[in-house]
Amino acid sequence: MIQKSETRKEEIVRTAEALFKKKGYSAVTMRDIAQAMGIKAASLYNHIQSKQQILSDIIIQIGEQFTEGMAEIVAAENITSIEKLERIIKLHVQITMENPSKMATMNNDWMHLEGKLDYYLQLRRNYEESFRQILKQGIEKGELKAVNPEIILFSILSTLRSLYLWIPKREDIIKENLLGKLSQVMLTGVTA
Amino acid sequence: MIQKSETRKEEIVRTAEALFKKKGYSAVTMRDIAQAMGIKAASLYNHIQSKQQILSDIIIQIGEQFTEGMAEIVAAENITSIEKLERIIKLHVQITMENPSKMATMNNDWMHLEGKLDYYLQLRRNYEESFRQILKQGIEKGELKAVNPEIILFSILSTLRSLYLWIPKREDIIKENLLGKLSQVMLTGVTA
DNA sequence: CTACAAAACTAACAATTGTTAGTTTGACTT
DNA sequence: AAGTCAAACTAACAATTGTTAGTTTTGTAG
Repeated sequence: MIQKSETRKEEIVRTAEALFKKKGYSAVTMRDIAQAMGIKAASLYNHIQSKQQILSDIIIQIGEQFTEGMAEIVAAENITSIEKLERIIKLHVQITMENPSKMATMNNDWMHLEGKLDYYLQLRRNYEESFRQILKQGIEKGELKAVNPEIILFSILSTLRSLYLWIPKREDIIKENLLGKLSQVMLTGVTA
Repeated sequence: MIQKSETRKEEIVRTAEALFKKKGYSAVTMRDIAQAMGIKAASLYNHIQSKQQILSDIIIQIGEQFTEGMAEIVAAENITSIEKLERIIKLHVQITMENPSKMATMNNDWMHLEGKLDYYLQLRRNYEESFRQILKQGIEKGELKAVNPEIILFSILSTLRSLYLWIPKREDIIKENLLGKLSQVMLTGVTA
């Protein structure tokens, strides 16, 4: 298997996103990032254009990954709404397991985007709208409870968006089917 | 009804927390806060000791409110675990409706606490541990599904901690029983 | 009208910020 | 041995940061 090794720029982004996760974009300085790599701040600029570009790279990459994933789910045929919800949950778990720090950065620091803020917001609105449509169809078909879809949307999405906080700490839980149990709790509740 | 009018310091905190909610503690400057009040940054120091004190006031006040609320729930007798969960949900909805910006600040900027970080973390650990105990009792008594309590805890708490994002935008939903519907979705799920 | 306290102001500080310019290092290739 | 090129370095900048000191304004009670 050929493995393209990490470029220096990717290394910087990876270092930066770990710091962003801990303290947030605004509280992390270029000197912090440089120090974590064992070099001086000015050296970073041989590889990246600006601090803002690091943020933008992180958020847009993940945002587009969600957009693609949701498009596939929407396009899936012969599938119940419940199964679509399960696939949404799976999408979040997968992306979060592979990029916990990027997820933290997207969730917490999107408002510091400068050039690409509007684009990001559009991706997010579209994603949420697709989610809403799936819920509405589920209610129409009688597969979901007839509760205000906004409440369901809020409730599920809040949990999924917080996954980055828990996944890195709970390797144990993950290995034994986080996905199945999480789906069970979110879809069928907790009462016996 | 006698109404103690807001002190200047409280006005500053209220202005600051709204800005913290939008951009986060680190991205808000003392000049931002001052400008929002129509005065100069130096004037703030007639009323407060430091930027850090503003943050600390906000977070500790809310943190202690949760601690007190949870203590009452734990102490309640002749109550099922389900009813305890409902009271936890009610506690979050109430505090969040009354202090959406403070909730945002506590959730997003606690890591920037300097003097009182350890105290805050202790409050939070105790709160989560009480929550966990309630879940375990519920499972033992057969009132809750026998799912790993960590997953239930994570799932419910994620939703409750995100309430600050939605409550200010959804006056409509709130008036017609947010509490009941949210409890329904979180406790009994969404499948029909 | 005067006195006093609250709350604003101006001016400045030392530290830190993101970033640029120009230079040096060090590992390969020829 | 000489040349090349990525990637590090030093030094500096202009702007912004939280905060302080000292002074003036404002409103109210005697």
